[in-house]
Parts: sequence; C-alpha cells; structure tokens
Amino acid sequence: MSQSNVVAPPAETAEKIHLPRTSESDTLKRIRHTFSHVMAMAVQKLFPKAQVTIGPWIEYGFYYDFDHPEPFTEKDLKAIKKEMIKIINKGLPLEREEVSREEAQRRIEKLQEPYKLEILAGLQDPITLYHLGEDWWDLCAGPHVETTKALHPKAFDLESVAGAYWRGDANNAQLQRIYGTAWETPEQLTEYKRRREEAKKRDHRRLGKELGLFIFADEVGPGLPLWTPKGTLLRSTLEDFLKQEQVKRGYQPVVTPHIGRVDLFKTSGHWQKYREDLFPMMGDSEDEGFVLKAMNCPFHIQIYKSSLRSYRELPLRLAEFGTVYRYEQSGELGGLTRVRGFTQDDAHLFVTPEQLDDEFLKVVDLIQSVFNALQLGDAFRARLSFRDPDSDKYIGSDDAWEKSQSAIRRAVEHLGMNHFEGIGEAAFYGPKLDFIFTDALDREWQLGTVQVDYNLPERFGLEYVAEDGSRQRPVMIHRAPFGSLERLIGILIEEYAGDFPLWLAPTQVRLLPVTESHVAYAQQVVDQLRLQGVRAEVDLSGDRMGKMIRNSEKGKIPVMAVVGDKELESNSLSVRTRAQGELGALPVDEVMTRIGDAIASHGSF
RNA sequence: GCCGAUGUGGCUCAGUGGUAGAGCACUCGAUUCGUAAUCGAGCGGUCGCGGGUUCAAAUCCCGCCAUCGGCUCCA
Repeated sequence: MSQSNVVAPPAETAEKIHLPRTSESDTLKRIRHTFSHVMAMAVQKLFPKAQVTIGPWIEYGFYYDFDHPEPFTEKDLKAIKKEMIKIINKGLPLEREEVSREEAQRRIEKLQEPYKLEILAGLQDPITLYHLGEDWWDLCAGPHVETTKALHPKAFDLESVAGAYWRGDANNAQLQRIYGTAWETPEQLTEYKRRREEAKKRDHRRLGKELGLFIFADEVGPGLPLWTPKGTLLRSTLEDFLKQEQVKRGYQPVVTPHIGRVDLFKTSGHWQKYREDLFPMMGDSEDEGFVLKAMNCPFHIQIYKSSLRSYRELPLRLAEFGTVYRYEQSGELGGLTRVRGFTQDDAHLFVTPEQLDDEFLKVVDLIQSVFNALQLGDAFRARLSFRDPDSDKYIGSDDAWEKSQSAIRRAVEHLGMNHFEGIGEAAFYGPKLDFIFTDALDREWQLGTVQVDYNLPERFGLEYVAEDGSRQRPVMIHRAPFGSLERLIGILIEEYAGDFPLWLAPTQVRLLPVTESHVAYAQQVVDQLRLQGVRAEVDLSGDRMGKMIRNSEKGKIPVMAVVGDKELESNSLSVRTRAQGELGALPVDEVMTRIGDAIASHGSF
C-alpha cells in the first residue's frame, strides 16, 4: 500500500525523522484532535460571532469548520495562532463530563450554537462534553490530552482557509474551514514543511512545464491539455506498450467516432443519468441532436451488435484508446489529473456468464502486470466500488447488482488482493474494482478500473447464440488499466519526479559535442541510434561542456554521451548516465547494443 | 458550481497612484572549450480581459476569464 508521498521520499532524512500519520499514533490522535478544540476556542474568543461545528484530526493535522459572516484572512490566521499559543501556555486541563441529553441540549441552547444542536440530535448516549479550562467547552467524544501543556506551542501551524459545506452537502450552508498541522516536536514540523516543499517540486504541473511535456492554452479552453512532441512520445510509448500486452491477450483494436446521436445515449441511460457531464448537445432537437462522447461503451456495443454472435466468438474483447469529453465542474479541474478531454485505454469484453469470473481475473492480472512494468506495483490501493443501496442514482435490477458485486468480491478474494470497500462509489450502471493512487500532495486519484455490467447488455438487447441454439444475454466487462493517459502521466511524473525510466524517457540519449568540429560525428552516431529506434539527439547549443551537462541533467535525460577528439579517433563515446555519472569511454557498438537491450528489457543502461 | 487567494516579457519573480525592472531563456559578437552555469551586447511586456474612479491606474473600484488551495461532484 502506498504511504503518503508527502512523507515518502528522502531516504537519508526519512530515517532520522519519522513523520507519523495520525492513524498510526494514538498520541497524535489526542494531540491533533485537541489542537482543533484549542483553535475553536481561540477563534470564538477573537470572533464572538463565530459558531462552532465540527473539528476532527486528519492525517497530518486537524481542521475545524466555523460559521462566520466575514471570511477569515491571512492576518486573522496569525492572530488565531497567537491566541492558541496563549491557551497552550496556560496549561488548561481537558475535563470530560458526561451529561444527559436534556442537559446537553439546555447548555447548547444557552450558547446559541445551532450546529451543535443538530450534532447532538444524531449522537448516541452517553453524551460527553470536554471542558477546556473554566469557560469553554465543546460537544465531543474525545479522547484528548490531559492538559494543553502536552501540546507544543512551536510544533503547529495554521495552513489555510477553505470553504466547506455543512455535513458535506452542497445544499447546506457553506462554512469556513481552517486547516492546521501539528506535531509532537518542532523538528517534526520543520521536516514536514520541508518535505511539502520537496513534494511541490514533484508536482506534475510544474515538471510538465519544465520538461516541456504538455501545455494548457487559454485560447483552447480549461481542462484541455495540448501535448508537445516530447509529451506525445511519452504517451505513444505507453500506448504501444499496452497495445502489445493486449494483443498478446486476445484483444482486438477498434476505432469509433467522437460524437454520436442523442438516442444512443438515451438507450445507454447516460442522457438521463449523466447529462450534466456531457458537453451541450449539437443540433436543434434531441431527435436530430448529437453529443460528444463521454464514454466509449455505447459505440463498442454497436460493433458487437453489428452481427449475430455465437458463443464461439466469446469472449469478444474490443479495445480502443478512445478520447472522451466530460464537462467537469470548473472548480474541479486541475493539471492532468482532472481534465475535460482525455483518452481512456478502454476496452469492453463481452462474455458468457460462465466466462465472467475467469475473464475478470485475467483483466486484473493484466492490470497488475502493467502496473508492475511501470514500477507502480505496490503504489495503489484496490477499492471495491459498490452502490449505495439508499441512493436512486443507479439503473438496473437488484439481482444484477448482487451478481456483479459478488463477482468482483470473488475475484479479489481469490487473488488475495488487499482491498477496501467504497460504498456509493459505483458507476451508475454497475460496480467497479478501482485502483487508487496518491499524487505528490497526498491526494487520491483513481487510475485503473474494471467494471462488471449486466445493465447495458440488457438495455441494448445484446445476445449471443448458445451451444443449444438458444439466444442468451452476454455480460460486459468495462476496463481501463491506465484509466486515462492524462491522469496516468500526471501520476507517473510525480512518482518518478520527472526521472522517467529509460524506455519511457522522451529523449533517451543526448550527444554532447566538445566543440563544433565534433558535431558531424555526433550527428552520425545519433542517426545510427535512431535507426535502431533509440530516441537520441545532439546538443547543438554550442555551449561549453559544463553547461550542456547541466542542461541535460535539468532536462532529466537518462543517458549523455560526450564526443570529442578522443572518441572520434577511437569510434567511441564517453557515456555519462543520470543515475551513475561518468562511465568512461565505450565503443559505439557496445553503447548501441547496451542501450537497445536496456530499452527492450525496461532496464537501465 | 461554491468559499478564499492569485494573475507583470517564453520561465521564475520584484515593483501598491506619477510615463515598466531583474535573473534565466532567446538573438548577435567574442571565446573552440572534456563532465552541473564563459564573457559582452541586443531583442522582448497595451502589467489576464472589459468597464469605471482620477489630471494621472500594473497599483483603487466593479464585472468577466484563467490558475491555485479546499468543498461539492466524479463512468
């Protein structure tokens, strides 16, 4: 399982200073939770109009949500922090008090805290209060530290203010959430801040710009990435790799259009259930209207339906790198991880009910082997994304859902895969097995996904002819190992910190001519390398060697080769790799062989 | 979509009412150089867009757009 990238990387310091998540330390649970109350007390002292709501610990700190008419500013945060230090230094005791529901209600009403009253209504007995000194208390189950002396006044900081809806519901009032971080020692706080700065340097938005992989243009529109030559090399290397893996496993490539009739999406149910995520319809009426596709399945289904299928043809595996468009809410867009136009490594498998389990396992096996090849084999968490039985956003019968969900459960249990359940995370037409990764700043993203679907075959009336000549309904598996190329590349950039393994690097080798007189020789070597399929180039800047090396290092080019008089005379190259530094002079032939082998085996030079 | 912050040359940033600055990049010149920045000169910005206040706006006000941090949403 992936530990947070925020605290993951620098091995040298990681041993010296451990930065525990709250969930792994009881002490930190108490400390961070107490901090949120101290903050609430400070806020109410400074801003008497502020009403308290909830304030839990989070993995590296805490937050508290307030209802307050004016927005809190940076300045306010400083004042609140100061007030918190005062409270901490007073060494106030935290005293637990158990009260009756009526008593709790009486006291909350006296304080005129409507949110607390709502919370109380949902609480089980016994009702407990925590007093922080003489004149402030909060409805809370605890536990906390004994007194604020246990909090270090120099081991916390207030980080940001954000809007947050009461009870996480966008129909409710919007509150102001203040985020803070807190640690046992000031050294931990310093280290935490340092590692966050480091993590920001790995942000794919920053590295993507620095390495020239992709851009966004205001003139094109938000959430619509444009891929530069280097970024496109990266994309197509990934595509080619997966295509090869899929061919090995009996997938058949197909190509389908970017738009389709509204009717198609009415049949699939997307028009009814997914409308607000579609770009607006083209055309004057729904009968004649077209929409940009937000998913590929209805198109692949048409290919399935184009002829009468025999059980002998199944499983039929139709694969497409399909570009889809989804009108994501403006506030949701960000870098490559959430965009409005992206390419799914999609495939739809049409199988008999008997084939379902086996085929599902094969898909999971493919996904695992793909992640292993990308060195992401243990960077994900597997989520069983099931429906929320109380929600009405799903289509299909209870029976179909039961069958699908249990098929997924059987598969992960069979594989002994680490997993957790996400109730309410299902697609509207079926449950999913999702592969979740975290980015440099510890945010979670779904990449790969496998979905079992009894619904769309039903809606589209899919059939095959069984052994006994009867017409039967196939089951569909939707699956995308990468999820989307955009999001995958975003995550990859951050996982590698821009240092792609040789086989993925947009530029694999850069030749550095010592003087202009060596350019011709360098160009000749590059031509040879290119013939062999190696992505090589010559540094034509005319800069001094030190500068050229610096630029190549900053550009994270995995292999550099210096060519000067010595190399020219002996038909050799002085190789320097990013990973190992100078390797000395090697014959050109040897370099060619070694680099070819390294790329083919996904190894390093 | 909601709350808040931000938006100055290709990039990173300084400039808070009086005619726009630095470093890097780029171009040119000199240097012909051996493993993380050679020296010098030059080019380049209607300060996100639109409106307003003012004798005067990058700077103050309003609207919009985009980005960032969250929330909500997410096939």
